[in-house]
Amino acid sequence: MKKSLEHIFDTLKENSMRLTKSRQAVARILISSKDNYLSAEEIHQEILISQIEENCDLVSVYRILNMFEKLNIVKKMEFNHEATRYILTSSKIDSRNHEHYFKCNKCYEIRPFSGCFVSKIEKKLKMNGYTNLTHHLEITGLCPGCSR
Amino acid sequence: MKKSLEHIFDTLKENSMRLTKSRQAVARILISSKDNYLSAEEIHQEILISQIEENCDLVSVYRILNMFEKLNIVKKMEFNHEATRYILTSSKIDSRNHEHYFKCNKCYEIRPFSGCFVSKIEKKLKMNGYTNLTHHLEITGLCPGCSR
DNA sequence: TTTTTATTGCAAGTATGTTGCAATAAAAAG
DNA sequence: CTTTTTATTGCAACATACTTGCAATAAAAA
Repeated sequence: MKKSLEHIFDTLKENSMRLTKSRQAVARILISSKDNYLSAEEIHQEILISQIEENCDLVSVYRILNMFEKLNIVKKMEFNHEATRYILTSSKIDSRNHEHYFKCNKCYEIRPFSGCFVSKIEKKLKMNGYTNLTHHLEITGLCPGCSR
Repeated sequence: MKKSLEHIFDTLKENSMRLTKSRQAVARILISSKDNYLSAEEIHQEILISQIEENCDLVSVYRILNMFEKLNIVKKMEFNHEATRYILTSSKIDSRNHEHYFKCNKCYEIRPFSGCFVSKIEKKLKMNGYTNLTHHLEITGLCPGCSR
């Protein structure tokens, strides 16, 4: 816990970014829900509720998260017609470079998949002259718990 | 061409919807670019440019498209952080129930894929208690033409 | 032709951000 | 430990992609 907080602070210093209260607050929230994908809005709310900082604007949260992404502190996860979610790159849940997720429509839990079955079709496309390929896959439904 | 226009008009009548100028205009544009996925904004612009109707509000285009979808006249295609696109269900390009698309980042052409390789992982998930599964896959990059 | 009511256009609202700029606070300099 | 510098923040406003409410209008029925 402390380790990753200090690690974020070090990363900021190394890149000559100031260690502001807002940045510390965002870092703390990310660490305290290390295993959840959080939206900027949720992080903002958490900061207000936990009273780490009583006045951290949502705009700042967005700016901080964009900066954290550039510094490879967090990873962005974009969903169809939904708020972008963020997770620490150091999180167990997203330590491998997952590209695919299952999201439960009831409990909203997000589970990354291991194993990329899309790479097969990408190989085919490459052989046919396609380049610079990236992909985004979302599977939604009800997880086993919510199916009952 | 005429056939599908009349078909749309018939569908409206069958569902006791009025055959308004705006609905006719949207239908005409959809037919005239039968092989393209169009956004509401693009359809709106096309109506203004082609002068089918000099005054058709974008709001009406949205309402008409939503209605057309309910009547199964068009199919919606949702993209990550982009405008939803629409295509006639009668279009050759989307006649099979495609769920996967390649979109070129340069020429913006959209090509649907045949063959659903995601169904394999969905089968696995179903065996593990997941239900009501749907998925969304987007592959982007450069098409062969734009790669050169 | 008149009446009815579905449809439209306009204004405003929602969600998820981004941008400009003056005020503030973090770090450097003295 | 002040003062100075400038990165960062907060606020307002803007952007995109829609949706909603409501009075005005136009399509179809009478």
